[in-house]
Amino acid sequence: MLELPELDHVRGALTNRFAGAPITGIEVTNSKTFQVNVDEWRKDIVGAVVWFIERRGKHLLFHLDNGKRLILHLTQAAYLYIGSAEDAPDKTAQVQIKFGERFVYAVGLRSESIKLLSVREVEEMFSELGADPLDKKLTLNRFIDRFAKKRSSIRQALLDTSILNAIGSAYADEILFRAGLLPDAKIPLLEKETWERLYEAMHNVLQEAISYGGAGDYPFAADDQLTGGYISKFKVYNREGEPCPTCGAAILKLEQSGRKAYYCGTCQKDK
DNA sequence: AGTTATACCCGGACGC
DNA sequence: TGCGTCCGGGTATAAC
Repeated sequence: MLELPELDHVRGALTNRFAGAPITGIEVTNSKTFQVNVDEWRKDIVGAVVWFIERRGKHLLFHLDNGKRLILHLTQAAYLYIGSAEDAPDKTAQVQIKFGERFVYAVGLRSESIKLLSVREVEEMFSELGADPLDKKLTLNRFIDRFAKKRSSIRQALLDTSILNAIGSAYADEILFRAGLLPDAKIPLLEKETWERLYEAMHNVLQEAISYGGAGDYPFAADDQLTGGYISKFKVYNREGEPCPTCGAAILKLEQSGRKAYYCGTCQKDK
């Protein structure tokens, strides 16, 4: 499971280790599937220095000093691992970025999830995508505006990547619980005060999760003790039948357009 | 025409 | 170990 906090967590680890370091090599397994010409890429990548690593939605962007951006889109069961040739993950890594003796392994990538773009192409790509939930430019009013024309349930909209990026099932459930809002609450019925609660809950939950190292399933390196620290902090996600930490009522599960939503039927209201 | 709902894709996980 | 099956985020397509 990778959502915003997990990606922010690994982004920080990557920046700490590799900011200012030159890339010495890159390998892409099964490059036909990924429709990537690795030999062409090497001209731009090998020898380039990584300034820093940025997260935008569920994408990680390696900023290179030659103006190129190496982009990994991490979804589903994907994860990154920092190790050596001997200390590699068990699973097939579709991408290996080499920094001397240390490699960044990307496991579980889907096709179309590796890109090497210019700055201009990056801006075009992200102009189509939703706002980053923790972007400082996403003020309360702009947050509300993004939902203005929607008539769906609030949970579906939270998962809509054209509205917000990088929130998945787990954090959608946790944010709605924190806000005291039911997953099937209808957007047109929500009032300003509810939006304020939701906006604040989104920031609090995501930032708290980042501070606990996220809820990722795999450590990003052999000495990583932090990753997954937030799994035990989930209050409703994946906890059907367990008591609500606030009121003690059993956590419920709802099927919503084929997606599972976990919530407390007592603490969460429809507006 | 714009939104919402459904179908399908495809790595990984799991069971046999 | 390998195959079939399920899962679920993302995306394309259908329905409204």
